[in-house]
Amino acid sequence: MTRPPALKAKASILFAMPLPEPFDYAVPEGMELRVGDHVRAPLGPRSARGVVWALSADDGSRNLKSVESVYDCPPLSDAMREFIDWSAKYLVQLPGIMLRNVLRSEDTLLPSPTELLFEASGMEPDRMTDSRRKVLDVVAEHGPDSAAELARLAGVTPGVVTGLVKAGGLNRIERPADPPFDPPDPERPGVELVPQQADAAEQLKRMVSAGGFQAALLDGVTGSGKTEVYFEAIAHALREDPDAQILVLLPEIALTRAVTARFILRFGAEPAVWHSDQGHKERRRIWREVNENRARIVIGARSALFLPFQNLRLIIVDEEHDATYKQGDGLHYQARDLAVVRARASKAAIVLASATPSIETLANARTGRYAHIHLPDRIGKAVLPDVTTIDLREHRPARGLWLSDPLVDAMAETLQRHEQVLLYLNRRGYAPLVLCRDCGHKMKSPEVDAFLTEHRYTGRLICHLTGFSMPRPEKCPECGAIDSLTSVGPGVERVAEEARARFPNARVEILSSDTAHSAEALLSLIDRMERGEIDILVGTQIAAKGHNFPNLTLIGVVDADLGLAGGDPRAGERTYQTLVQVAGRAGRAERPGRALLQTHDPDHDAIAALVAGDRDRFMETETMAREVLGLPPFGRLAAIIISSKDVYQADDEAKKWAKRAPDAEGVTIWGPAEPRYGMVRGWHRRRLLVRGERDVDISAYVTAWKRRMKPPAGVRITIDIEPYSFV
DNA sequence: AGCACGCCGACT
DNA sequence: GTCGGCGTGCTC
Repeated sequence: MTRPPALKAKASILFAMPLPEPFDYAVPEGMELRVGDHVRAPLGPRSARGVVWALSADDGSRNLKSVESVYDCPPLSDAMREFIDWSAKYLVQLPGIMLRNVLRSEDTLLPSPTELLFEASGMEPDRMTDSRRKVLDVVAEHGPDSAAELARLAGVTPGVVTGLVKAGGLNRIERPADPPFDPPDPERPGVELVPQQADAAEQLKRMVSAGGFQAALLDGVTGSGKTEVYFEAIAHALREDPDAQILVLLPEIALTRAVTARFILRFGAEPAVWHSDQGHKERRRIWREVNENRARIVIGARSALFLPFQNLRLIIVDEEHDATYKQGDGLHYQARDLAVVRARASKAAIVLASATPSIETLANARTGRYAHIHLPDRIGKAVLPDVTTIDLREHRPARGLWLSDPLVDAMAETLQRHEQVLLYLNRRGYAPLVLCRDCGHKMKSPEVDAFLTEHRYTGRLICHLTGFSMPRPEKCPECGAIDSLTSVGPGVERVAEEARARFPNARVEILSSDTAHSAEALLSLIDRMERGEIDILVGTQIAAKGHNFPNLTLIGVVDADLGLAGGDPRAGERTYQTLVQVAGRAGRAERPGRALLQTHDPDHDAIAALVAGDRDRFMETETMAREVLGLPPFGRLAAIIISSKDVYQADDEAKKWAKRAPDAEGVTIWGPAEPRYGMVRGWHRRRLLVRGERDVDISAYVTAWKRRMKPPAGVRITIDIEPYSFV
């Protein structure tokens, strides 16, 4: 009697590599596999880590290799796999590439390693020696630590430490090297909410309670207390489901400090803080704790989107309009948009918060896809600053100077009252351009066609794109003329120099990514500003966000026209958002602030709307402009970047792509064109833009197009769905 | 992504 | 003769 062969199982495994599809493997007898499990499987001559994407019956038609082993950890959730599949399609990337962003390093899956510490037992050892005394003193002062560390501090050998255990003076304690995060306590009292905040919080709570995918725009001016409001939504989500996980996305690492501190006050526990500067060990800890559903709350930069949450219930995207949510190198994605995708896949709620929401988000609120929650008033006595323009055509500063007389007068008055001034200019360094007076040669970066920025503080010329830097040359590298190089245009260093010259007694500091090169340095500058140890702060973009300077009453925007020029459709929006942010820094406490905008074009919509305090009018005109051009959100865009080390090959290939573009209703192809940085690190770039009507699936179109093409060796293709800058 | 295979140039 | 450069192609 023959028995039918046991039904064998087959597992489709997705590897974190650019392979075209999941690969099939036989499941060995006795191995229990679930969809989503982390496994190892043989791949060619080696073995690789992957995730079970599907399970089915093995019909035996192919001779499959077998799954090697299963990791002892929770599987990737259905929602996570759906998110990966969906976003891969949307971004025109292989799913394995998306998975690679999720998995990161190998050791995240292994159980947390333990470390051995030694603590005082409180008892005298059998026999006391000098060395033993030293170790016990160190433990008493320094607390428990490893044998090696205690021995180092005491200046003895580790043998003394272990000897003390036998002698009874020390106890061994074993604990995980990656300690779990303390659970947050939603019941701790929060700050008292004013009625409008309470009302907004109530709406968010209802949204969280309703369950399923829900989205809301939390629309509130700077200082209206958005953070407290979304904290209540977080508390509510935790009350409804103690196992709930919550993700708070912030645009900049610099902001995580401030939010983390307020978070600890509200919830009595440290959240997991995820960003790329975090050390390897801490990232491993967070990844594992999130995967095991032990970390409740993660505050992070855009890449936190790819953490393996098991029970994500709520996502907050703070400062949702911020351009840094758009990742520009490697994998191109807009974290705010993917956050919505992730929330949808997880059937979770998402809150987009901003004082100056993006046009895309406002459009979604208008059509009712997102709830629109307003927080119109500022908390306390502070009011929005009084905004006025200074027409630079009338009040032109002398040659080589950048501060107009009315601005200098206002600064003098402010300083006299012992109040603080912020001069805002979104340009790092001393001068954005250095050229030769004799031959007109402009100093350019060798690998990119971008100008070099002069940094006088370091005496170097720096390329902000590639990081290339060189000492400022004595003579023109083109014509050899000596002392002919001049610095053109202002950067923060130069404006600070001018401020020091005009107000020799004032304490002037610069706040840019150069002076705030680390989180510590940034924090110390902000502290000193808060304590009133700085009179005039000259800052870039970095100064525009999330700080609270109660004694700051005057903002001078050195060049309000920056960003308005050129063909970038988002320029107006971006300038407006920045100006509102900067203006919002002033007079948050009892003192009303004012903002002075130096501009050549006081009648420009963005400037006029800011002066009038009329955001809706401004957004209306910007939205109409986008609609006329059929740009997002009224149409779809994708960029295809074709690059090669060989200019002619890049040109040829770009023309080939243009010629072979599939015909489709409602799709227009623009280009090939040379993008703004036509050459980066020796790669020549050409760009094609695809514009589709709103109902066109532009990802599917680009995928089909890509399938037709077979780029030759030496050509790189990059696809950017909804590109940000395409001037 | 890795890794092997393979087809050319310059070395003990 | 062989060592090794990296271009090409495959991995269930």
